[in-house]
Amino acid sequence: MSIGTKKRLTKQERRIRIVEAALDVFAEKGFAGARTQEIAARAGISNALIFQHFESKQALYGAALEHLFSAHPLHSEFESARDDGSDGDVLCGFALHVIRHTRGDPRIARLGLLAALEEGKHATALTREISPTRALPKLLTGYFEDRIEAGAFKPIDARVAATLFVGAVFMHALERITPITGEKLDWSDEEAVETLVSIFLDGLRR
Amino acid sequence: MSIGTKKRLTKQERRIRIVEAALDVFAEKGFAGARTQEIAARAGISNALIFQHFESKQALYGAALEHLFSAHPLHSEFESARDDGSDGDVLCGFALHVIRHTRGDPRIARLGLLAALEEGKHATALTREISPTRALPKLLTGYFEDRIEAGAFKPIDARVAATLFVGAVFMHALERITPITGEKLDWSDEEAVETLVSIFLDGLRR
DNA sequence: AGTATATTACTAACTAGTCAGTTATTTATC
DNA sequence: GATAAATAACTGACTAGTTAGTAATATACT
Repeated sequence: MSIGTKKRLTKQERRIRIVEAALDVFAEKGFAGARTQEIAARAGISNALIFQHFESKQALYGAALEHLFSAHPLHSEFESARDDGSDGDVLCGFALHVIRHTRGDPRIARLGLLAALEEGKHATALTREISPTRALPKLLTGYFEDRIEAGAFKPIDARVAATLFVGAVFMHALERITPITGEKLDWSDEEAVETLVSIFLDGLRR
Repeated sequence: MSIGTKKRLTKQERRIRIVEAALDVFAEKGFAGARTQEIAARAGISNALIFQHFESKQALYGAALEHLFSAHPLHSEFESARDDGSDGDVLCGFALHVIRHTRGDPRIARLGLLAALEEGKHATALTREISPTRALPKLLTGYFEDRIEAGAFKPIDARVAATLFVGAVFMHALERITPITGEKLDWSDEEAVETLVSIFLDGLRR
């Protein structure tokens, strides 16, 4: 291939690259703040090409959300961990997994939140459908219900407790990737999880 | 006042009305999504008048944030409640106050989050400085430290515990004003708080 | 009359989306 | 295996519509 030649990708390949560039920009700036020019620049292509692959900026946004959320099976590891190990192990494992997952790809939490907050009736329905944050409390609820039935936990409302636990974990993870309060959080993920689980376990046991 | 006449406000009055309209729009759409035209329309004035009161959209945004956050002394009630009442009363009161505060004016939480998430280097520094979410964990930390020193709570890290408690409460409140996960949350604020405090108290007591 | 408040009319810069045309890659033909 | 024809990826230049911000002008109030 000589000097002036440019690599041409197949439709699929290019589509994915565009979606991935879009993901970065949307996660940083939100839908309204994102510019298709910047997406194009990051994908190393012209602005026009975007619209040969997607009908509109909105459609690209939808594709980006779908791509991000569908590519992240968050629960698999929890499913296996819940069978063996103490309550403490299970809860710690769960919390740490969520935190690491969030830190591993901050775009998930950022885009999820931004999509929910930006009231432009965009893909909110989609987000709600796919968002991994939706599945999380459900998983824990099942576990809590089992432990309550087994007599290990006191009979509180499992759904409520699970949602609160996830809420605390999620806020911690969020603060790590995007400072909300501006406080430095000068403790580690492990310390936070240990404290939370210690409180919840002693608080849940009968 | 005859039919064709229009009310003229003083500089201060008009300024406040503009800021308040801006607050609504910014809280709904974020900085990038907000249009000065819409702000003007909601304030019942022309677009141009905005720029006789504020140098730029950015300046208006700053003024709106400042106005919102400075007008909300979140802690006053907690300060008094912490002296009398059981631990349960104090924590329940604190949590319910935060939730009601958030539900009472959803713009606070929405703007705070949006400002933090929109990475356009806007008033993030300002937000961090003023944001009431910053003060919340501090208040609780002091309380926890006292109770630990008094021997009532086991010796966990008070800052971590307080931040986690606030995180759980905040996520609950946030879900109430703007559905993040899309789940219906078919339990009341009181049920949630009761469950959380029950867990935390039994988990914290030695 | 004089001044501060407000509006109408305007502009420069930007932005999503279009289109005509260019270049790389594949496919058919010899 | 070389060449031409067909297809598909890609781009530069453009447009119609916005958008923040300005300048000139009008109108209410004292």
